[in-house]
Amino acid sequence: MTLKTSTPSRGRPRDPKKLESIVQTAKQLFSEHGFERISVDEIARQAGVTKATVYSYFGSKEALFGATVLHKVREEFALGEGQTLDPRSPEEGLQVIGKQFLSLIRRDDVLGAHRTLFSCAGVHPDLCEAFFRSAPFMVHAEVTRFFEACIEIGSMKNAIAADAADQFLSLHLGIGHIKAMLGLGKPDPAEDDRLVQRNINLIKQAYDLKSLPA
Amino acid sequence: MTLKTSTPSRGRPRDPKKLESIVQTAKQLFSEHGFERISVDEIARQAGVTKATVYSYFGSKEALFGATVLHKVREEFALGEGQTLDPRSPEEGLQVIGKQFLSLIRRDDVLGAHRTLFSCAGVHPDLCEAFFRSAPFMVHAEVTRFFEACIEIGSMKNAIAADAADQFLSLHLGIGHIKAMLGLGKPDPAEDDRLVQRNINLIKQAYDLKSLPA
DNA sequence: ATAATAATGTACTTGACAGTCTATTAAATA
DNA sequence: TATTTAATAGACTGTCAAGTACATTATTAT
Repeated sequence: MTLKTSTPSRGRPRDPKKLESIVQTAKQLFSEHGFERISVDEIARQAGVTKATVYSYFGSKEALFGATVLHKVREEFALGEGQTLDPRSPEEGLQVIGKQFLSLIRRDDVLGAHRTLFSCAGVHPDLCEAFFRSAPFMVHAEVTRFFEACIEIGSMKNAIAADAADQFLSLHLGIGHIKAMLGLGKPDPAEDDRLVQRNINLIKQAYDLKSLPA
Repeated sequence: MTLKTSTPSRGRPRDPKKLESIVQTAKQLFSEHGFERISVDEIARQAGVTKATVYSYFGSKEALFGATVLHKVREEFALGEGQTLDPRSPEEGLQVIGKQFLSLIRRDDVLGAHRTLFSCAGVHPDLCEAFFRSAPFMVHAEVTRFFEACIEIGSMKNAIAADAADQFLSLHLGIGHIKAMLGLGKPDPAEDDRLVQRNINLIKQAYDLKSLPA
């Protein structure tokens, strides 16, 4: 761990820009190439800093990895930023959620983060746990809350909110997402829109989604 | 590449057991730990062979990786082995497909293969392509054929077979699968059965699945 | 048997990379 | 301005792994 955050009164103070640069660079390179394929030298080089500086902030490559790969994931994976979803129009809500979720999981950095975290499954269980709680779980919880509201006011029927949320989200993780995770083919916005619509229709039929008057 | 398959008439012949041992060991270790975390020395050691022997079959670590990680995936990922699914009972068919698919994607070696392949997304595009065609794509195609048969005889309605297949399969790739990919939590057969049933119900309602008389 | 051929084993070379050491430089107080 | 404290730079070290070279051993054809 060994991250020195204290700013002592005497002596040369830390340059906050350097820390920021290290974190940003490391995050990007780890996500893009994975833990083992990136050297600390390379991170330092691209961050415009030397390795000693990196090691003065982070005591080891693992510590750097842990501290940076989870840096602000929660914010980056946030779905409904500012969006107020109206449970009286569940279909519209799902439009928003579906499109946002899909563009989220099509992003290169998000795909990279998943690849990188998956690849350290047995090796860094704590990191995987932290990632899970701050990314997939948060998104799921957010959608669950929306469905709870829908069920509450009766715009959705015969559903368990958490199950339906899992279903709606997972519907976007099929063949297309596997291709994306494997780095095959580029995202096709038109196809993705169709995907969202297809999945909304499924949920709509099964859970009897209805718009209610204001 | 440099895999010498020819068995010349003169000289010491290859020991087929050694090749088999190398391939098996490499496949297991690569799937379990990933490409970068496993050394050729380790593979050779566990295969009961020396590195020179490995290099006499495979010219490089990459060649070994490519040749072994895809070794018989098609067979291993096969879904309906011998099962004859009756499109007149679509719900039963989906029971079989869902359970088999779920136990497939819960297997450690299958999870490992996905992690390993995902992690070499940009690095070995050809491998990723080959994997995609022989595993996820094949499974999808298999389910698509079943749905086509259902649509044909009228036990399923308002569906595009390929879309519905993607939907049904992807429904099993939600939170639970992400946890598994991250190495968190152990598989829970009871929970998994519930998951399959939940997903069948969704498809059943949306596509009006009906059992037809024989 | 013996020569020919090729697989296997041992030891080596090379390079890369994690992590450290020491000197220098920048800032902040007195 | 002098002194102190710590950040930074660049060179250095030790380890580990990929790939190679050469010696040896096993097998087949003559």
